[in-house]
This record gives sequence, structure tokens and C-alpha cells, in this order.
Amino acid sequence: MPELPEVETVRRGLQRLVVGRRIDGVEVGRERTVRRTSRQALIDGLTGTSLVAAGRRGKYLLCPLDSGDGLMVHLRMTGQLLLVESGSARPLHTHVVLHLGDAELLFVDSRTFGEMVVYDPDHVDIELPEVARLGLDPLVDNPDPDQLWAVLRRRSMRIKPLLLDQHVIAGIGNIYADEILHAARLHPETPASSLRRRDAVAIHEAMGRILNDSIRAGGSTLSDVGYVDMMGEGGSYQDAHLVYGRTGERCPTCGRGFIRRITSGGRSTHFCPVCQRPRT
DNA sequence: AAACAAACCTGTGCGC
DNA sequence: TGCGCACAGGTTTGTT
Repeated sequence: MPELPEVETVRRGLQRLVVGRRIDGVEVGRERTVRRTSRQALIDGLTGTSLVAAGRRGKYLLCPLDSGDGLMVHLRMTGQLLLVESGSARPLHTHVVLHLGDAELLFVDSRTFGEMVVYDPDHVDIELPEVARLGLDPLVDNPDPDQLWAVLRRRSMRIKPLLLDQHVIAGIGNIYADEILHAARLHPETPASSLRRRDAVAIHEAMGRILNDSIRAGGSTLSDVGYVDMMGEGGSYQDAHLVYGRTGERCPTCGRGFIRRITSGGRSTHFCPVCQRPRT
């Protein structure tokens, strides 16, 4: 569910509402949420500390603690961080509770793919190997069009699965990959090795604009489960989606094609067959 | 290297 | 109303 704009919205919530507040108690319900280490490791690592800052790389929240350790949170498909008043009713699937004086930070996650871990920042490459190998973050690293072109063109994969590869670009998920490729007028199965410089420029422009617009809108909240920010509020960027979830609708860009849905790299993929015509 | 399937879980929406 | 099935925003692992 949450991709870069949604994770960034949560990061801003942590920065504004949780950084600097002492964690005076930790409860871990579901052990699976802390499977990388253990229930006791999370409790011992967080109790008595506070977040010094709230960082993000790709879809990973990385928060330095005043103990010198760091807290990593990944929401995966259905994870949510919610700030509530102490003593509030716990939503179904609340797996971790951080007590912050008169408030509580809840980690709620129905599918339990998400995780939390306290790590040693000096050993990220061992404790969080996938974070150490993350690719360029469109906002944190702010790559220029030529850097982007360089990392994309040296692969022969199709562009859609490549955009989803977190080791290449970090933070793009299934919704924004489709929206970015539509804005750049590229068919999702275009081989990356065939990209021209002007394609990279188009992807670069679309990526920056779409991700920033979405952050401004508080992210995308789809009708079903629904991503929400720390205060439980949904975003509104789904209203600006041009292709994702619009199968069969007339293309709002060219007005001639009808949005098609295919499977690419095992993921549902939406595009306009007219303005994203495959190249030969 | 790249494509594909399956796995991890739970919930929802749809056709019948 | 109920049942079964397809499908879901992420990522890893194993197999061709």
C-alpha cells in the first residue's frame, strides 16, 4: 500500500509529533512484527529513548534514537503508524504500542508483512542489508536526468519492473510506476536498454512532479483498506491518478485510447495503448 | 541477467 | 444472504 509519498507523509508525521518525546513503555503483541530480531530486542532498544529525527530512504523509515541506535519501520502492504491518546481503544491488528506520555504510537498491520527493528547504524550493511543496497531515492538523492538515464539504460529489463526494483530506484511502487510511465508516454514493456536520453528526461520530470504532487495531497488512499497518515487521515492523490485503477476508462491524456490492464513482472499494470504505444 | 511463480498473511469485492 | 475465488499498494526466494 504505501509507496514513497505515503511513507514520506508518515515520516513528516513522526518528525512533527513523535521526535523528542520519550518512549516510556513498549508493548509487542504479535512477535511476527519484530521477526528480524525479537520482542525483547525492540522493548530494550526503545524503552527510555526518544527519536532524534525521522528519516526515510525509499519505503524505509529510518529514525536515529538518542541511544545511538536507530529504529527502522517498514509498512509493507498494510502497515500503519497511528498516534492516539493513551487509553484509546486499540484497532484490530495492533501489534506494537509505544507509550509516549499522554499519547501512544500504534503499529497496526492486518497482513503482518510490515516490521520494526532497532538496529546499530554502524552495522547497517549487516543488520539491514537491503537498506544498504537501496538504489537512488528520487527525493533524498535527487538524481539529475543523466544519473537516472545511466542507472536505467544499463539494464535490459522492461522499464516497469525496473522502476519497481528498489535496488535501482528506491520508493516507487505499483501505482506511481504506472502514473510515471503514462506521464512519460512510455509503454511499460519498453526495454530499458532502448531508452533515449529524452525518455530519461521525461521520466525524471514525471517522477519529480508526480511524487511531489502526491506528497502535497497526502498520498493516495484507495477505496478498500486504505492508507492513512498518523492522525488517521487519508490522502487525496487517488483523484489525480490518470491510469492506475482506471481500466476501461477513456484516456484523459489523449482522449482516444481506453486504459488497458495487463500483467507485467507479475504486477497489474495500467496504460493507454494510444499515447503509450510500444516502440518497434 | 531476466522472467516467472510462489511465498509470507488477511481482508475485500465480485460473480453466482 | 452465503460461498468460493481472484486480487491487493511490498519484497524475498527459488526455478527456469
